[in-house]
Amino acid sequence: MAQDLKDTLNLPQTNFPMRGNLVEREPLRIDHWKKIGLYEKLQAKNSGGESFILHDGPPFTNGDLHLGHALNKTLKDTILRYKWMSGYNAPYIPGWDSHGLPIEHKVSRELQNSGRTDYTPLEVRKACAKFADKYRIIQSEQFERLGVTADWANEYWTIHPEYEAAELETFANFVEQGLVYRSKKPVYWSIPCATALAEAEIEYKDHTSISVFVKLRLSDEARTQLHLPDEDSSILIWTTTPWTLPANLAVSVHPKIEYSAIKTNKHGTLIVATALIESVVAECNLESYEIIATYLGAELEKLNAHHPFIDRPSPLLLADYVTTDSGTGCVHTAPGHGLDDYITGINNGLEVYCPLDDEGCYVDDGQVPAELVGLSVLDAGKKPSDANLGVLRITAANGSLISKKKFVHSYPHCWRSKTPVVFRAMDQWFIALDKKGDRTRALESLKDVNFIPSWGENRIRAAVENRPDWCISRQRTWGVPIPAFYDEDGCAYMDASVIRAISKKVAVAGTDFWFEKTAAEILDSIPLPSDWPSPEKLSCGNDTLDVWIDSGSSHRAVLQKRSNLKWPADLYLEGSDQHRGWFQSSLWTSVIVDKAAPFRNLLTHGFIVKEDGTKLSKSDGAARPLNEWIEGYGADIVRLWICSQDYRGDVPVSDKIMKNVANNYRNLRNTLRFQIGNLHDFNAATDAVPLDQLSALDKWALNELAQLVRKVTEAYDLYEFHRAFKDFIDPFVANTLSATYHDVLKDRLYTRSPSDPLRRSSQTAIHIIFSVFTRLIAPIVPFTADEAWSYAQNNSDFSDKLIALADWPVADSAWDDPETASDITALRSFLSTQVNERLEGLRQQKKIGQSLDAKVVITGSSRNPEFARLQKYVNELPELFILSQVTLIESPENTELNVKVAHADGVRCPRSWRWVPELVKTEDWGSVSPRCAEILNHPS
RNA sequence: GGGCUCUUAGCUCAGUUGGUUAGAGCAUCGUGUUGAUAACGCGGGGGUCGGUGGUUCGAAUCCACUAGGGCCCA
Repeated sequence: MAQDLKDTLNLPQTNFPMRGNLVEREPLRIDHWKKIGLYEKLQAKNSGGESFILHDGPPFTNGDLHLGHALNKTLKDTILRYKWMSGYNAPYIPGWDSHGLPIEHKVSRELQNSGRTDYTPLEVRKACAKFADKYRIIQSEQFERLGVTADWANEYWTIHPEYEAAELETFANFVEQGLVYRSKKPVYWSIPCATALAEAEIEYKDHTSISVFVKLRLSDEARTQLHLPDEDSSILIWTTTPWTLPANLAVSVHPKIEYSAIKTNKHGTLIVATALIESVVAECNLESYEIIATYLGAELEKLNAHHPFIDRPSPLLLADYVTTDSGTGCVHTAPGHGLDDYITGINNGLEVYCPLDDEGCYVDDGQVPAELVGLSVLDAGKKPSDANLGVLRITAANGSLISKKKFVHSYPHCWRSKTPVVFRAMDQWFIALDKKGDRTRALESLKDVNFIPSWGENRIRAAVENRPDWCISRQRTWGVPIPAFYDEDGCAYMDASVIRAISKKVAVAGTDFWFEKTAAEILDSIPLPSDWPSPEKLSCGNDTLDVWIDSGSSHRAVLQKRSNLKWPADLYLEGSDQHRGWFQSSLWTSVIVDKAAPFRNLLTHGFIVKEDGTKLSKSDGAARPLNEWIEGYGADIVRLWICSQDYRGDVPVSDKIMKNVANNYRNLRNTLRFQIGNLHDFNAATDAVPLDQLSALDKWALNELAQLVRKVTEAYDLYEFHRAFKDFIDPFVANTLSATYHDVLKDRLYTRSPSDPLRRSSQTAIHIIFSVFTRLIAPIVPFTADEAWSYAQNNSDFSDKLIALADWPVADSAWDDPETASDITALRSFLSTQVNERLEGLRQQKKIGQSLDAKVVITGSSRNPEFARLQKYVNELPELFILSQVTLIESPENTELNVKVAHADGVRCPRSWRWVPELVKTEDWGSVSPRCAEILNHPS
């Protein structure tokens, strides 16, 4: 019997699955979108709309995607989906960055492991290109699986010939402005391989060096200034690379460290850091000493010492990197042989001096002592190099060597030859940043940029202010060649018009041709400046451009070159590390050539970290590839996770966190399912109730919806997706709909006649809510929103009308009914604060089960506004409270409300489960409540 | 070591110009329902707002210092 009665109800009907099964079903939806041509349709639909250009920062194509990529591209895709629905003409061209050391290094190792070692640069480049292409394809597939919608067929790629050509055009502009110059800078140098190395090509191994203490005699002026009468007064330095002493140009001290002059009986007066006196005395066997003066490092600045064995001064300079961890606190400084030394040298106008040839032997430059010329600096196995021995001989002979010892420490070695590397200054290409006021202009241009979050401006500003001239040359093979030519004397030739002509050839042939042709062939039919030698006498340079020039040129190579795009971009969106990376390199290229910033808005996100807030390491489970996360949870869960986190800071991830998100998702999904199921017999065209005739509860729901639309839209406009979801969408689902609206509605929807005006009123509201709400979540969970959209149309998985092609919802002012809404909200609040707890008491006492088993009696005075409100809605209260009876008793003297709950009176209707005074007999269904009897007897 | 930044319940987030017992969702515990059912409802427990010291009648909110995390430099 009960079973039969259940069949008389209007229960929800839908094929929309309760469980998403996202892992299996999402790929089918991607195929469906492709078949329909979603991206193309979006472009066509919005072609007349306002333009919005999000310029994609190109990921590096050297491996599988991880969650960091997902964070970045999901934010972009979410923004674009919102913009597309809002009618913006927003082409999205994904980019790929492929030149550079990580790929070259990996490929070189693979080639080396294959046995052959004599690969030509061209062969290495071909292998790199193949490697890069493989991962470009893999990455684009993985991005698509995430739901990223883009113009995948027309991507930009830093190794495309036309891209390289545009990059060289940009470079030509630098040259034309006279910003490109040549200067020395120290790089890691492998002597056996005769090549420069990058940090990644360095292996650290223990190495036995000779450490020496060497004194540099102070000048007379210095002694006077320091009040040191002893003519044999020196500053004492310590180094583990004696061979760099011929290149010594200065001694660095820390401005805030205290130094002492100590009088010794063997070596005169020596200046060392006070904190290191004891260890120096022990290391150098000084036996006895006496401190005769102390100075702050800053007091030593610009005083002169003499080079220990070459006739030139070695000034005392200040440097912040000096420590008292070891040595003497006075640091031997050779700008040609160390990066710190180089910077100190540049800051103080010293020459970047490096008297070494490619074989690592001292050259005869008139300064290097004759007995050192030609000696190699490379240590042969455990034996010290000839250069080291030579320097020891000289310093021992002239008395400047105080002590020498074997010293074992971790030292950089060449990954290929396994030999110790040396730091050696080489000619490099630089871009002058201050020569034409570009730094000032760059800083000025940032004022026109909107930063999200706002502190992003400080970061990029600091990066721009502090960066030295841009060193743009790399001694690498896998990159865009620096279009420089050299004559037999090593003199460089570079010219803007020549570069432009070469760029035209590159546009056709790609930059490989630089590596397969001679200078004469490359320059064939290109007019040369009059002061150039004939092409036959020139050779091509081997350097390539810093890869930051590659990606930093993208706004010129892409935004300015493609007719459907615009410069500057409306938005750049990358991780916060790009303040010093792509944001900055793009800013410089743009400011130098185009005199303005290439972006109007700059949005940055943080990094993925573990749940405890510490960084992910490769061995952490959370660091697994993106695909494994998607295979475990589905793309929509991953996307929802991203959009529920405040990306401005670090973004924590763990399976616990992802499961938490999956729970929120289930609630969301079932709420959609409830709505779809209850609209199965609703035809808006014929069944809809005019908005002004909706029941109070439905008016309340629409009023809530209107607010939701406004708040969510505002949050999207600010790119605050986590607020859109956590502050508005999720509470709307959990509270407004699931716990309140839907729960109350069940009685109406299920037990009333299908065409009952109250039921139609609610269906009208649900219909609107569903239509609006699914669109609000579509940018965040595009798969689920589209799936629900489809089921609502045809009760099946796919439909031709994609939600992504729908318009962004706008709150209809007809939905606003603040008065009714505040009444309903107050009544529900009364229920939860005054009634529910009492009902729970009854339930614990086993007096009632579901709330329909109960009644509430409220005594109060109509002078009390709360009681008055209850009276106003007295007829709706049982439904609104989901109780069988609500009785209001007017009692003028009661200013406080008195609330009593008890089991409901009468008998339980087996159909509606409501308790009524008495049941009515029906012919086919037994006894039911009068309302149910009416429905059963007169089915509509 | 420097620049920027973050720190509110087990987890993810709100907390408006400083103002009553600091909120939400999820998780957890208890419970109801079995007509959203591998779903939904109701109730409970859970936070000295990283710490310390100030300003104030009053601070999660302002100031100083400090601890720990992150990115970028060195």
